[in-house]
Amino acid sequence: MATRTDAPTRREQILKEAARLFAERGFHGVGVDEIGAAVGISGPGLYRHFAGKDAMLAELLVGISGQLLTGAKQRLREAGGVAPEAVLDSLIEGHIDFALDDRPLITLHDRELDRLRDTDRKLVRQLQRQYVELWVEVVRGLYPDLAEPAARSAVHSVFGLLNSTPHLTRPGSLPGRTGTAELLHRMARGAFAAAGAR
Amino acid sequence: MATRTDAPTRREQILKEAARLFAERGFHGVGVDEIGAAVGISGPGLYRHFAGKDAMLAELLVGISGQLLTGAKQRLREAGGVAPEAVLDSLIEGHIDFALDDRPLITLHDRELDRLRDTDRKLVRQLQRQYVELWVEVVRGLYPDLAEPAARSAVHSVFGLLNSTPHLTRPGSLPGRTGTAELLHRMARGAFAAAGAR
DNA sequence: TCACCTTGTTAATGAGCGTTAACGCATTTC
DNA sequence: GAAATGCGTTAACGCTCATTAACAAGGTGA
Repeated sequence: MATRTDAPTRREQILKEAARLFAERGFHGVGVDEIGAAVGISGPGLYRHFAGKDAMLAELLVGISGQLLTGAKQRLREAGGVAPEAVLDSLIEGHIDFALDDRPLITLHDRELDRLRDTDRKLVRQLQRQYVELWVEVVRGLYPDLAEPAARSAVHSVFGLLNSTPHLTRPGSLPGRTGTAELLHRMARGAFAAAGAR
Repeated sequence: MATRTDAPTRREQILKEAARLFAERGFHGVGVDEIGAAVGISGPGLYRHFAGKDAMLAELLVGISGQLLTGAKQRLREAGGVAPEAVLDSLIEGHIDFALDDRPLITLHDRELDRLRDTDRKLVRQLQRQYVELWVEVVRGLYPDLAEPAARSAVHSVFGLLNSTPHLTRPGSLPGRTGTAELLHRMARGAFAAAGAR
């Protein structure tokens, strides 16, 4: 994992702030002037970096889905001959890291998909589907008694569980980041185990 | 539970369609003309029944939170001296019924809260908080080793799991309603058990 | 029969907002 | 040093959309 040390480019600043604002108030709920103000320039200045408001949302959503899928594939590759349980643990860990580190993106992920142009929406859906299928295969390997539709439902439900982090955020009332991550991890495993039990 | 047999009033029709549309395209994404068209009258006609678009959303969200809380209290009352596990099962069952039967409302529940006027939002949040606290107490009674912040996080996460039903909807690819309900129930119990394990 | 309330309608208003136009000014490039 | 390019600015346009105004018609009760 190469850690970036150079300053974020203007495009990146914009995307980050747009993600935050979209997550807070919804795509239609925030105006371009606000996004501009959040990075210190004013409304129409954004059009030097993006074709329009839609384009920002599209880039965000495609980026999220792609990152999730790429990360998961990477983890599967690294876990060559490892025990199936360790593979599932790795997937869960990756998803939790993402949910905790990029909360706004996780929120957007399943909330604003319908605001995309047809072509972008199809792309995002395809990436999401691949990500789900990847989990389904691992889960079914671990719990062979689980029929495929049930496994898919279980995976979606665990995503719901892991993506709940935005709700339990607030100020630091929790056991801290690592504690939260560990709790979520245990619960996800418990949920899968219960789903896969005869 | 008294089952209604009389025709729905106009107000109820409007609320139902508004809920569906808001859930599909977001509060800002649907216009009053659309809502009106969905019940056979046209845009401004809605103002004979509601003070404005905001009022519809407010009534929906307050209604949801109130129903959830009332139903949960009812279930706790009915389960007087029953085993704690049965109480939790009852809460889970109630939540699942709601999530499966009123999918659009569940979606709105945690998605459009910020679009409310201050006073309404505070009311909804208070109802939600009471509902959560009610679960937290039951869960802690069953898993005494679970600290309160962790229990609250666990409850929120299980809500995320149970509220994932909109995602796994699609056409009938699933094991059917009762199968889905049973799967969700098992997973919720498994998640709590894993959270409460030493 | 006559007021009146309910529940609609269409037309007008006015605000908000995404986008484009026209322009300015560093900085880079030849 | 001049031209081009990158990155801003403010002003104007045009469209959408919630809300209000003005009006109509059916039913109900005195």
